[in-house]
Parts: sequence; structure tokens; C-alpha cells
Amino acid sequence: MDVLLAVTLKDVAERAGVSRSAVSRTFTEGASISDKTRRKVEKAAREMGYRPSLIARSLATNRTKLIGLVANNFRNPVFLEVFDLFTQTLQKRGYRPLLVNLSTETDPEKSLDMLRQYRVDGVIVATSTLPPSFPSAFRKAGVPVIHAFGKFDSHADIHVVGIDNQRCGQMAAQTLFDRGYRAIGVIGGPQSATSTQDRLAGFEQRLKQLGIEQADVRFAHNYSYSAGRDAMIDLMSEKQVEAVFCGDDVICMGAMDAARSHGLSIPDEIGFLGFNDMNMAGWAAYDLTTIHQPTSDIISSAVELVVAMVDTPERSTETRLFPCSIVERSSLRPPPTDQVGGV
Amino acid sequence: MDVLLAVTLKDVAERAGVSRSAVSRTFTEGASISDKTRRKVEKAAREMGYRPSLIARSLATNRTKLIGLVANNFRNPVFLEVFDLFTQTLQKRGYRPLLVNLSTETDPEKSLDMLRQYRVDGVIVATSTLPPSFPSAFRKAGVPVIHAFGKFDSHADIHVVGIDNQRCGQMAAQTLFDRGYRAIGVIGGPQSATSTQDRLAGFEQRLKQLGIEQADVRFAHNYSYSAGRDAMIDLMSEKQVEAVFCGDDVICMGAMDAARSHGLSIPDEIGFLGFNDMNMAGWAAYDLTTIHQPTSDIISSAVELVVAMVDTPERSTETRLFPCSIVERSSLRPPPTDQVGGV
DNA sequence: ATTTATTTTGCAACCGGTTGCAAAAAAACG
DNA sequence: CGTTTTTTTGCAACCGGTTGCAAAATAAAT
Repeated sequence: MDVLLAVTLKDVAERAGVSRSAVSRTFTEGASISDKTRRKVEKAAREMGYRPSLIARSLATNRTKLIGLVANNFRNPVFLEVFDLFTQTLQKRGYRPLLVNLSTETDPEKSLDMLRQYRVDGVIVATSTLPPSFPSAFRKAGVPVIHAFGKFDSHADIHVVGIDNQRCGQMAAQTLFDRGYRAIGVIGGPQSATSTQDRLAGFEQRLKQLGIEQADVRFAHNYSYSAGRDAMIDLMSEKQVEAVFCGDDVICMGAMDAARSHGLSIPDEIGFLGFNDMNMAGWAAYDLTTIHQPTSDIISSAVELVVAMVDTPERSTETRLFPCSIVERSSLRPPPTDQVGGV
Repeated sequence: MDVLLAVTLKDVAERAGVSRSAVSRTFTEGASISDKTRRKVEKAAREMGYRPSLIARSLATNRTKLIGLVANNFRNPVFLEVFDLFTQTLQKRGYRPLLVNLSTETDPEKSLDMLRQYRVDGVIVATSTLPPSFPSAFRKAGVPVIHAFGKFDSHADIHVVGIDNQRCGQMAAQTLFDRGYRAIGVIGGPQSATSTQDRLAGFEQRLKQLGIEQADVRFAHNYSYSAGRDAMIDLMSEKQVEAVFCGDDVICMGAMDAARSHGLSIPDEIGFLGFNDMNMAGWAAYDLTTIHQPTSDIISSAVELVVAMVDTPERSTETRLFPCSIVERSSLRPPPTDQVGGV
């Protein structure tokens, strides 16, 4: 049998013949302790297999080194990258992610409550499908919070790290226009998502500026292949478009397969523009031209910010936006080559 | 400004005019408390926005309600389902997952240590690419541990929940044989993964029993599309096979695309059998015939078991295996129809 | 109305650390 | 060497809860 009762500070102190404070200080960064006692303590600790209890420390210091990570979109492959990056980045800084899965939770209040009870040092809300009121609730509770992938708001009382969705929508419209597409469809993400709304707004605005017909719009009811396929089937049943701008790569893949089953070839008969540039976008079966969202920038920035807020809770609200860019593959006609001197 | 200092037990007790114990009991399941005081306390608590500190409770009860969730495979889409299910299942039972990302961690000991310091109530190690010695380390430290997707061992000192990989390998071989494939290739997952080894062993054993040529084997160096593609390119350069059994659906998709770029059509000229039956396997561009791994059974069982172990740490070691099954799609020739009375 | 059994309550110790403060020890100074 | 300054140390209180125990209050039985 093994040590079931954890060895405590007191045990080590007794063995090393010092006070409990001395042991505590040995394991506290920057505390005043002589080399001699430190060595004594470390020896005793090693021999007994002592590890300080972060729970007890948290209670005393009022810092848990836990960061809540709230998401409601577990089935979308972008979240693989998101989780991977979040966990790694937090880990590197000595923090731990406490995951909250909101995908089925009926009552977001519940999880807010849960995170508060665990006294997390901060929260990162990583979703664009929750209303800003949700992250706000944390702020009201005095918990540092970042809304990653969120909407930046004029009244902005919470930190946002993400992209300018409206500008991305404009970029999408311009891209399709430049390649000669005129009859255009859109398959957005869930209509309630702020990212969907903003991208669509930018998209339509630019189309208008360019003076072409407004796009035919559908919304996928979630970020999934089948939702994309269904939306595309619906779109095709009603209108013939030359290109489709999708609000997410997975949705786009579903839409592409729907188009193919309908006998259309990509990009000759119909073009597709995705969003996110997730890993799979490069897979040969789709080889998707898409708008790259700088996920890893967003995440490291969000982590950096939330960690900084732990020490300066009242820093003024910031919005950090990163630029998106087109990733050229083969689901759209190529851009016109700039023939110098050509007419 | 809002309440920055959290309301404590004492504050509520004073306001309600009762002792601290009374407040504590109000928030403790099954404690002895009269309805009258409970109501008084609840009223005061509500008015002050009191939420018990789980940190303090953990310290006093020696239970954190945290379950460590260790994985090293964040980029494989199966893990979307895994995370989604794990977090939800734990949440439902009042536990929280404390995520550990081992994908880049050079030293697994570090994270073990971290989890111990947080005094997690239990650990679920969800990977087949770590040696059994890793979960064992938790056990030695007196922390309940489950190895999900792990290898069940004869000397089995840790609980394993997963599948019988060897039997699955046999099933794969039999399936390919039944459909008339004779020149067969295998693209396994990473060679060091126990799941890879076991499946391969079962596969080869069955081929031998069936008296056909041994398979040509390659290993993908990780669970990724590109690793699958590379392995397939390598395989094709050396030998012409009629069908390939892949150790994972993502690997399989990479392999399929490699075959297609090589001009082969699926399933007419080459067949593919995947593993896992992840969501994407049903996507039209691949439509993969694959072996279904009952992920959700494995996960709910693992959670159930780890939670049970919190109360009975010394329950005897269990191995829980769930059956796999073939999911018929279109990447393999159809099975021979059983012509009654036929020759 | 007593006596007895049951339920509810508060006291106080404890969980395992941290930290301000003053005393003790060590180092620097004259 | 004695003094002054700096560093190290231990004491004791605290973080915010839980819980065994005995006293107090209530309910049941006689």
C-alpha cells in the first residue's frame, strides 16, 4: 500500500527540524529563506514525497491558477486547434484550464456559478454564438473575463480578442467579385451568432458598393457538415448561383458535397469560399479556398490578456483584432492575372 | 463597482442570525437542519449573493470534485467527441474536468505532479499512445485512475475501459477476406501505440488462419491526414494492393486521397477500411466503410467507474471492453450476397 | 406534567497552506 | 569588540469552509 494520506507541511517541518513557515517559504517563489534551511527542507520534502497542496494554497492566497474555458461548440473541428492551443498556452504559464461545456447546458447561469464557486482566476469565453451578456455576467461578478472570437461592441465593457468579422465579410465579397462571380449565395453559420451577423453585414455592404445583386442567404442551424449540406440543398432548389460564401469550413464542405451530388463540378460550375482555414480545408477532397482566421494569435493573445488581468483587474477594456487573409486553393476560380499593359 | 470580496459563510451567518455551522449545513446535502433555519439562511444567502467556496470545501472534505483528463492527441477529430462527451458526462455528475495536454509535454511526470497538487479526485487517461506505466504512476500515488482506450494487461493493476483491439484486427481481416480482397495493405497508427500493435497482431493472425498472404504494413507517424497520405504513397510505390486497412479514419482519408491522386478509383480499383467511425467518416467525399469504436459507451463507462472509485478506492481492478462493429458505407466492395442454394 | 427519545444547534477544532510582525541570527560597520 | 543594519526565522492569525460532540430545543411517550 502507498501513502494515502498526503504528507503535509507540518510533517516536512518536523522532519527537517524547522518551522512550518520555513517549509512554506521554501516552496514560495521569492520568499525570504536561507540556502541552508532551504536545502534541509528540500531534502526532507524529497524523502517524504511532499507536494504542496494547491487547494490549501489557493485558499490562503486567494489565487487558484485556474482559468475557466467556456465553449459551446465542441463538435466543430476548429475547436481541436482551439483546445490544443489554449491548454498548451495556459500550461506554459502555470495555469490550468477548467473546461465548461455549454453545448447542452440549458442554463448558462449554472456554469457561471460553478466557475465562481471554484474561484477561477479568470475566464475565457470562446464562442461567437453566445450573447455579450454572458461574458458580462462574469465581469459583474468581479471575475476577469475575455471574450475570444467575440463581437466588439461600442459600449464594450468586456475585453474582446478576435477578428473584424464585418471586414472579413467585405473581403469575401470583394474576392468573389474580383473573380467574376455575380450570382452569389451565402450560407452563414447560425443566424443568432454575432459573427454570422457581422460577416453578412459586411458582405452585403460590399456587394452593394460593387453594385451587384444581393446574395441569396441561408443559415446553417449549427456548425456542422450536415447543416451545411441541408442549407445548400435548400439554396440550390431555389436559385442557381455561381459561387457560395460559407461561414465556416465544415459547413462549406457539406455544401460542396451537396453541390457535387447535384452534379455540379467545383470550381468550374460553382465556386466555394470557406471560412477559418481549419486543417481539413487543405484536404485533397475539398482543397478549399478560404479565409484564414488567425486562431493561434487570438488564443495566445487571449491567454496573455487574461493572465495580465489577474494582476490588474481594473485595466481598461481592450479590443484586440487580428487580420484575416485569403488562402488560395482550388474551390474558386483563380483571380484574374494582372496583365500589365493589357486592356 | 461590484462585490469584489466574496461573501463568506460568516457574513451569511451574521445576517441570518445563526451559527456558521447552520449556514454550512444549509448548503450540505443531507445535513441535519430545520426547515425554519434553512429558510432564514437561504434568504440571507440570496440577498448577499453567497456561493460556497469549493476551494475551502475541498480543503475541509478532502474532495475536490475535479477529475484530471489526460490526453496527448488533441489534433485528431475523434477527440472532439471524446472531449464533448467527457465534459458533459462529468458535468452531469457534479464533477469538473481538469485538462492536461500532453501533446508537447516532454515530461509526463510534470503533469502527474500538477494533478496531484490539485488533489484531483481521480484521473482518466484517454490515449492509447502512452505506456501503461503512465497511468500506473497515478495509482502508485494513490489517485484513482482509469485508462480509457488503453491496453488491458494480464498483470492489470489499473482499470481499463476500451475495446479488444486484437479482436477488431481480426474482424478487419475477416471483412476484407469475405469481400474477396487478397492482396492487402495495412496503414497502422503510430507503431508505438498499443492499440496499433494489438490490432495488427489480430489482423495478421487472422490472415494466417485464412491462409492468405501477409499484409504489407506501414505506420503513420501520427494520427493525421498527411501521415496517412505519406504512408499510402510509400505503400503504393512498392506494391499494388487491392485493399487497405487503416488504423484510424483520418489516416484513412489521407490514404484515400493519395490513392485517388494516383489515379485509383474507390472502391473499384482499391478498397479502404477505416477505424473509429468518426463523424467525418460519413462525409460524401469519403463515405468510409469503417469499424465503429463505441466511444460514447467507453466514455460514460470510464466516468462512471472513476466516480465510483472515489468512494471505493480499493475496488478490484476491472477491464471493461465494448464490442466494435462494421459500419457499411462505400469504400469497400459490398459483401457477397448470400445466395441461398447457390454454389 | 414528567420523563424519555429525537432533532436541531453552536462550539471549537481541523483541513493545509500563507504572511505580517517581532525576535533571533548573521553580516556589516566603526 | 560592541553596534548597527540586514537577513532569516518562528509565532500566531487567517483563508472559508466541515464536522464530532455535547447542550438546547422540540416531539413523543407515559
